[in-house]
Amino acid sequence: MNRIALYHLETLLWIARLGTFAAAAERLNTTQPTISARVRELEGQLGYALFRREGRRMALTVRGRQLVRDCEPLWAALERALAAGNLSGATGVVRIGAGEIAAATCLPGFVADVETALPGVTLDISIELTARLVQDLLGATADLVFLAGPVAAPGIQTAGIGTVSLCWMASPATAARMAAQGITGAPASPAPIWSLPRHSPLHQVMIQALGDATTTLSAPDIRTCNNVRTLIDIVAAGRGVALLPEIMTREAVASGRLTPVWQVAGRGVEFQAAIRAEESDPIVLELFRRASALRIDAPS
Amino acid sequence: MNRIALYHLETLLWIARLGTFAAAAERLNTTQPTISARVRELEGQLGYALFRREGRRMALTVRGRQLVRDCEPLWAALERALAAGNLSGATGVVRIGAGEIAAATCLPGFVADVETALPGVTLDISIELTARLVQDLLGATADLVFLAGPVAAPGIQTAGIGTVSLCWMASPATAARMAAQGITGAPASPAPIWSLPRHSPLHQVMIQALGDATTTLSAPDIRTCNNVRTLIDIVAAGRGVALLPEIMTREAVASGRLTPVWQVAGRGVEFQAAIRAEESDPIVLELFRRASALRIDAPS
DNA sequence: GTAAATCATAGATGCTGCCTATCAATACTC
DNA sequence: GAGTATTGATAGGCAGCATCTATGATTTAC
Repeated sequence: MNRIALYHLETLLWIARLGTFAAAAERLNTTQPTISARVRELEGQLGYALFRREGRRMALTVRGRQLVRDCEPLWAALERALAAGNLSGATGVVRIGAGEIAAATCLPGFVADVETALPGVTLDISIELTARLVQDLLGATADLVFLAGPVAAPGIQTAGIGTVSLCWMASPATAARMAAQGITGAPASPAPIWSLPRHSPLHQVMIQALGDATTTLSAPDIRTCNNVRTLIDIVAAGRGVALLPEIMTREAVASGRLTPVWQVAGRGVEFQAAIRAEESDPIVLELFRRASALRIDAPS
Repeated sequence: MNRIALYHLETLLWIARLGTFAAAAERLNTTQPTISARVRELEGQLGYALFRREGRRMALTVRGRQLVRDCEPLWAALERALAAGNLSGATGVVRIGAGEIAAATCLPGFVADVETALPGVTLDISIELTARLVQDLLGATADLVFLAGPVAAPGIQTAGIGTVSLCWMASPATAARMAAQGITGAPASPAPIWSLPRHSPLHQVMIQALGDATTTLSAPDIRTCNNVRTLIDIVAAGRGVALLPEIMTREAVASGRLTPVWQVAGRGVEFQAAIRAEESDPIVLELFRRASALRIDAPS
């Protein structure tokens, strides 16, 4: 049954429209015996008769008419789908990967840019941890990723798109308690530190910042969660402090759920767009070019 | 491009689902080189690349992924459409023809019967004059027709389904005027007669009825209209009298728009269902069987 | 009755799709 | 790091199929 070709259906539709095999043959630039043969093949594949002799012409059977009716819209849609790839304009499904912070900072602007400039391009967005993003990119599960921290894996081509500033955050209650205990430089017990998982670049930055300021403190109490939004909720609930991207906490700070407890000295975390080094698809390259032009620190 | 067969698309979809050519080959009960060849053919027909080497596997290109996404639902719909004809149940599009009176008397019950008993059957209904119905039936433009009057054309198989009683009708004002003039047997001027066109069986019956009762009258004034509903409206507006099927005027009589002026002597007009004599399609035959069982005079 | 129109059939031909048997490249494993 | 498994590509051979031209059979029209 799957040996039916598109021209079999096209033939059926044209016979139905024009009424005779000969007319369909002319329309399809072929001969009448070819049309007969195609109908015979189609009927053989389907296992039932499509036409019935009616005088000197052929009339559609009940099932044949049903098939014509069913196939008419499907045929048109299929023709369009198959022809879509030949359009000169950029068309396709591009899989975008992004870390959670990158998703919050880069994606809104990027998606808006792509939708206006390249309306034929459909984005499949997947939010993952940085380590997984690199894996997806190399494994061809993603075409373009936004990730945190300088990544220097072989076979990856990157472009910096700016930095996000980080800030130690806590709930107002926790901050007051820490101030009462005289902790002004860096957090310590009894306020535990919450962070992204240990393999995350943000975690490394946090350890770095911690080392700069707390050489004299004992090993800090670090707990992890792989989701920044959840991290914010935890800290806002007074369960500890966390080094959070400023851009994702603005709302919570404005509403009084969070308050900054200590400004970090460093320049924050660098974000970058990345594609495979050997990427050749013009659409992905164009999207990478546009992604590289993003500046996530500019609008602040 | 139309040389693409369904198995090409099926192959593409299974590769996309299973990830490798080899897995798709096993799923499709064929060999891996065959899958490679099919992909090559498909890409050749489409004119653009669907896959790109990625390590030792193949990854979909942006366009390829787009095609997979577009084809997935179309493929399923097409498979369903093609398989529909092989279902054991009756499925198909049957073209029904009917005269206007038959449409009013037979079709409601017939359609209800078919929709409950044969839900897979779709009816295409066309209302035409009797002469045209016979022509449609013989020309294979209709599969089953309901028509008035005993039709004895060669190549047609009929079954009587009852008679409709006829009645001379007029508006109450016209009826009163006729009564005042002492016309009790049959209508005459100044109330003109309205009728269906001259080739219609109902017109013949009307002439017959007229002849029975008005041998002494001069040639009556006969006007025609090819639409019974319009005929009713004309008569109700006081423009004349007409020999109308009782079943179609019940409502107008009940509402006082029409009133019977003289009961006709004959048994009315016989209606019948008809198919081509050499009809072989089991669905049409089944529908004819069901149509023959109708009794349009029974429910009265 | 003749002519035109419609579809079917037959034979020839070129192409296409499939299979078996290999090769090449890559990833995994000990 | 060597061996092995996996993945897809290639080559050769073969069968089948779609197409064409030429012709036949049947029906409709004039």
